[in-house]
Amino acid sequence: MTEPAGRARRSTGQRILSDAASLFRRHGYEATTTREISEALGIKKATLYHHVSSKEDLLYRICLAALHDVEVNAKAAVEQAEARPRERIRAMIHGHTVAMLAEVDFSHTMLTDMRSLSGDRLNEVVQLRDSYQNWTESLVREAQESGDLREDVPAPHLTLALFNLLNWTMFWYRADGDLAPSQVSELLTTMFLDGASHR
Amino acid sequence: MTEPAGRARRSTGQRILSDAASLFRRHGYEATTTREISEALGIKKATLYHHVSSKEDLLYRICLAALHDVEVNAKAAVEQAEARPRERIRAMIHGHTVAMLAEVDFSHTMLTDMRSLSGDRLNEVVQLRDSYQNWTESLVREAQESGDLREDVPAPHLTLALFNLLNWTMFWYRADGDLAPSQVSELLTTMFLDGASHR
DNA sequence: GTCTATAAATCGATAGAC
DNA sequence: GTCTATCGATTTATAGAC
Repeated sequence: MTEPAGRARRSTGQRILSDAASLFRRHGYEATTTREISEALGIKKATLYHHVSSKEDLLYRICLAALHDVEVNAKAAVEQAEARPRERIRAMIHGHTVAMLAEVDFSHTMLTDMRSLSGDRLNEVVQLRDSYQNWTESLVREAQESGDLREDVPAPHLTLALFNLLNWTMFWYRADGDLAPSQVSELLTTMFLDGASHR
Repeated sequence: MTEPAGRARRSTGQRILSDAASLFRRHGYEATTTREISEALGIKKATLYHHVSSKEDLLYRICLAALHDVEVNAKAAVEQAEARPRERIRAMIHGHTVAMLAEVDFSHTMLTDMRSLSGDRLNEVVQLRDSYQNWTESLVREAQESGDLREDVPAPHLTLALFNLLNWTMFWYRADGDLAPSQVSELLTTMFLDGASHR
């Protein structure tokens, strides 16, 4: 361990992704230049190309990291949850939300700038996203079959509504706002399961 | 009337906005060039500048049109609805959703590329959006006071959840998909009011 | 791993004729 | 309203020294 006192220092590779994701979130992938990224890192533009092969490769890695983080966290939360399907849904929403909000720059970039990828990189990221959504849909279907969720709305539609609730949160969440991540998770869970009606 | 047989031909100004919005939706504002826009219109790049003062001006007008359409439609629907607050919420969701999906290119561009505006243009668009969201929040609060909506979640939070449901729909809606706009509206209304739990 | 220097292409926007 | 021609700035990316 050669890192300075106490906590591990993030590798250069990690810092490049974080700084780029921060810029991408603020100005968008297309509007951000490689010069801005390297300036934020305190290196010259040419040096950046020693670490990544292209600007698009940078976006690609950010998308992979964002999807990986959320998926791993959501699945771990579900594994640890009680067996009842309703509780597994709660755990999924909590794990997803907390992971997503812990890396807002990554998730925001993935959700809004994924379309700037092309070819194989785009295909891979889209497939990862779809497979995670399919896993979520199976969770929803399982909860319908157990009687925890309503069956008059098809599982794919319930799942679309769930991702509506989860994904748009990126656009208004503020780390310094009045809602902590677990409060956001609680809000989304309440709304997905019970809705806004008085009862 | 000098338009060709039957229906009115859209003005050049309208066609420029539609074609640009279509490209912006597909590739993003920043990634779309003025050359691509003029080619889609069948005119030369320089001619485009006879109709709009800049590329950003084009985005600005698209955002204004998108916000105007949805707001006018939602408010008209609420005016015509029954007096009961719960029915006014239903009407808002329906009017909003149908207008939004009728002009997907405009709404999608407004929601994702608004951040590329700057200065006064950005301020004006943000203010229009905020004032519409405030109007919606007052609708929610009214429904809480009448006992139609739950009061254990603050009105601003219920409103955030509502816009989560409304806004992310842009990203998966397909005009040729299995859900017609009014079915989407029905899904979102059910989810907002009643949630996914079995009862 | 970091630098200076530069290539090669493309961008938004304008000038000015018709 | 539409065109041809072009300007000036900026972009991603590479070459090659240290």
